[in-house]
Amino acid sequence: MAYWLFKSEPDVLSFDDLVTKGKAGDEWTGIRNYQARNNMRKMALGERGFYYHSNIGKAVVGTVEVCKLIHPDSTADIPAWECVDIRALKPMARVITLEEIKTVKALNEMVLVKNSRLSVQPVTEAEWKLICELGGIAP
DNA sequence: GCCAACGTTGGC
DNA sequence: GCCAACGTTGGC
Repeated sequence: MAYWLFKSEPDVLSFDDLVTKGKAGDEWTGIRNYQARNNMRKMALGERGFYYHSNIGKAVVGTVEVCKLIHPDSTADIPAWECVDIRALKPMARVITLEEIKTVKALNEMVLVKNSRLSVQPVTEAEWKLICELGGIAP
């Protein structure tokens, strides 16, 4: 079971927006980067990830679950672009900011720190557990 | 608003 | 196939 991190600008699709979509979730459209797409291709149904707000907030705000496997991105102009669907699981009891992540030694190797531009990232199990713990939710 | 980092494009 | 130029992202 792999873990992921989805990065979104909250004024495009915030975690709260995703919560309002309910169980059906939403298409994670707009990815135009091969590394990010390739990560989505590896996702299995039910795999979970963090939801991160870039620019505004710069924090992990909740967890999500993959609810539809990779399929063509309906907003794409070429078939190379694909996406998965995700739905909101739990909001963090306490959001974990990038600033805080940088102060935690065990989290300094996160892709979020190393390559902040990648919009769909893998997260290790250790990172998953630690951030859940810091955020006050069950892993 | 600036700029560094990175990915993509296109000329050669 | 290399690499310079360019565009985009995202932290600050």
